[in-house]
Amino acid sequence: MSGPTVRDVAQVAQVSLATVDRVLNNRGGVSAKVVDRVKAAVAQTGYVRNLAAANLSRRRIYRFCFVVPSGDTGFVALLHAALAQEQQRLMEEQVLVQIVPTKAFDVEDQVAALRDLDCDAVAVMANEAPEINEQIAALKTSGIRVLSLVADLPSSGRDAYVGPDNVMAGRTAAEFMGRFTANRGTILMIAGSLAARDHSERLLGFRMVMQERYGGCTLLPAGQGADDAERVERIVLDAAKAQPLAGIYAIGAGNRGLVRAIGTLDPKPVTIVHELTPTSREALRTGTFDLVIDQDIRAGVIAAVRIMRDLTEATTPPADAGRIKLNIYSRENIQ
Amino acid sequence: MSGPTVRDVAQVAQVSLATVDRVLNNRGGVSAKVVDRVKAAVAQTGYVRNLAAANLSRRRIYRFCFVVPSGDTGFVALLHAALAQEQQRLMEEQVLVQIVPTKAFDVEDQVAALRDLDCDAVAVMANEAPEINEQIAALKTSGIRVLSLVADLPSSGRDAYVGPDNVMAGRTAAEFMGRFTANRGTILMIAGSLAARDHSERLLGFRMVMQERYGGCTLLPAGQGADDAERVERIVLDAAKAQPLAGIYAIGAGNRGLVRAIGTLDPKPVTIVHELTPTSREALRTGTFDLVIDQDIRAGVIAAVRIMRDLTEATTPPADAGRIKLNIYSRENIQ
DNA sequence: TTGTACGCGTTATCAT
DNA sequence: ATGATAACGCGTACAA
Repeated sequence: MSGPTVRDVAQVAQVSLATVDRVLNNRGGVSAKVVDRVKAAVAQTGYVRNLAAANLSRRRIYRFCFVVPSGDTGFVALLHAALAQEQQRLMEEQVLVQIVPTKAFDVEDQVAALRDLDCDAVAVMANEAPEINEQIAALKTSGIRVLSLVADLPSSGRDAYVGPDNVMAGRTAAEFMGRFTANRGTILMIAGSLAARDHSERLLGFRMVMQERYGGCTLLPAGQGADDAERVERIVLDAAKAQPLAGIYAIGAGNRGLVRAIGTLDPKPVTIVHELTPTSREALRTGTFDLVIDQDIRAGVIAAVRIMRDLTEATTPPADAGRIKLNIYSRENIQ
Repeated sequence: MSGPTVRDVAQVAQVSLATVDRVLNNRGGVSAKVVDRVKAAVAQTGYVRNLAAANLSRRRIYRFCFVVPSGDTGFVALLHAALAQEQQRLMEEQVLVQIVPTKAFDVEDQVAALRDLDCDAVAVMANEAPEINEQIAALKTSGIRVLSLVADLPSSGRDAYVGPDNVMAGRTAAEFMGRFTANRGTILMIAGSLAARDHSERLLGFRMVMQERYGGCTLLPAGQGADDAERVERIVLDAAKAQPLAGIYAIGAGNRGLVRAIGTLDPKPVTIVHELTPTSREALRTGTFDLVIDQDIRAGVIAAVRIMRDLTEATTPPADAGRIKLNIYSRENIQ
């Protein structure tokens, strides 16, 4: 009833369990002739290794860290929630995840967090800075696998990146901005910080498509809101004073300030933002925001853990395993 | 190094392993006093059950069936591909899935497929018909758990539904249709069959939002394309002869015919379709289609298996476990 | 009501 | 180079 086991393979190949194990996990020390015999037996019996038994036997515990900005609102709050939600399931699968909160935008703090890390692999969401890159290189030297989360750190030598294609995110925002504004009027773009790779990439993609296909719109220079509600609000109000705004593309956080500012504008600009948080969800519902481009951070966490497991097992993860889909939400498909 | 085990709990609680097991899986037959002692011990030691060991020990093999329409194009092809792709991973987790192909729209064939089923649970994608409902009831009587896939069968008494909210899907399509057409012009809607619940629900949702907010558009009576490319093409061409089309909402399959028809139209109508297939993907890229509303069928398959496992284990699955997200694709975020 | 002992399929440690 | 055998943590007959 149950599938074939190593015992069946051993019997067919006329060898012992230990030899089958050596071939299966290619540990070497087996004559070529026997290797072939075992492989043939595997094929013949249709053996597939039982992961549960394997994990049980070697009783390995995976220790993973998530080094992510602290914060109790917006996207990072969702990230922390997703992490918490996965904890239970992960514990049962013998993976221990430790969350190391850092100060957002504080490179020094982030480097410090990365310094004394004791684990098999780490997922890090951080700024793009030379110090960070150095520290990641040091981690890798000490045998810890590293992946970048949400914002890539391509020149750090990280083993993988888990997150969306942020250029694509920006391009998508532009496509809808062009259509919703009927290719007319002035557009305000607000990033958090252009030093954050995800933000600069989104801006890049947005500009590309607006130039390619929606030349009827005028782009203002990009504002930098530092992911801060007050600053975002100020930027919008200042820009709206100079000319009417047909559209706003908010690249980073600080959406509560955006909502406040838009409440004072007439006519209301077409507004496209990122990340489906309680704030943006409510703003969609009331019509303050027109579109939300979301990265499913829960899927991201799951993918990250899976990749970290693969990396520590030295099995190369699937090429697109880290690509998180971009979900587009309008007022009608919020869930 | 490894976490606490049942032995630790047993030792702390001063009972045997069997008693701990009885409490953990509440099988009854344990005095209240001892139950408390064990629970306290669990809390004290921080015990979490090792899933691998549990699955290994009880060596249960789950046998699930997918009764789905056959087909080598469009959405059902994606479904079959998703199923095939999951097979490997599922085998390792001790679940055997058997795919039972049926003739699309052929109720008699679908009933026959459901008749002689030997498994723990079945996921069925079928038409809404009394015979189907009866057969599902019979399955349930014989102890097989049943869930409806993609299109719900609410009056069948199925244990669960895995699929998107199709009313929401239709509403979403309308929201974008209204915006993309700037709330002007004539809209053609094409369903496959109004007897298919998913199609009628989408139509309902679409009509609701168009009436609520986009009254500037005129809706033609819904055509029925039977998910057939030729018929879909004919419907579009006939409608376009009578008046220029500002928009087309294609609810079901047959998108290759839609592409052909649109190629002859000038100006090109705003076109919104369902399911990201090779055809619709290409049409998005070339600008023939403007929006694709997709249900992630791979996520659906994964969710279905998980729910079937829960159902056969008699552990009630999470309330929203079967809700598949609707993903919106424009030419810029195809992946 | 409670406890004992064995088996699940794989890995790892010995010994040969 | 190969084999025998004892864990790993949990579930479950069976015994008491």
